[in-house]
Amino acid sequence: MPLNDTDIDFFQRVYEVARRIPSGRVTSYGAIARYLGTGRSARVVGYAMNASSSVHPPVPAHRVVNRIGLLTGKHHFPLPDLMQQLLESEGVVVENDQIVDFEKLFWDPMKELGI
DNA sequence: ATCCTGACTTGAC
DNA sequence: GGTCAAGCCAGGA
Repeated sequence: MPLNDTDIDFFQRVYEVARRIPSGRVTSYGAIARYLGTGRSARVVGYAMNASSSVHPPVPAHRVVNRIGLLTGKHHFPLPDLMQQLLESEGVVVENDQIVDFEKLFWDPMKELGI
């Protein structure tokens, strides 16, 4: 079901989408931004993730990477390697901060949740 | 209000 | 194929 509510702010909508990412799958900041209709706010999605550690319920921020599957946000986790560990615990293979078979594991909100 | 920063993306070159 | 610069927008100083 689409998230068309305008009574919740942008950050909350980002978190809602991020929580729908299935275990073992990943998506990108830009994909979330486009799904929310603000295709040019990719950076803000990352900014929202930065604040996601203090929101409730929790957000699986480790399943969100940049468009080429690079773990650019790993240094913002409590431990630098936590992001990779979480992904690998879900079956995602990571090599040199790069997700292997990123295109296969990519979860597109537009496709999966509908436009 | 203005300037700066940044877990990004895209379009030139 | 790569690398670089510009655009983007929410928050903080």
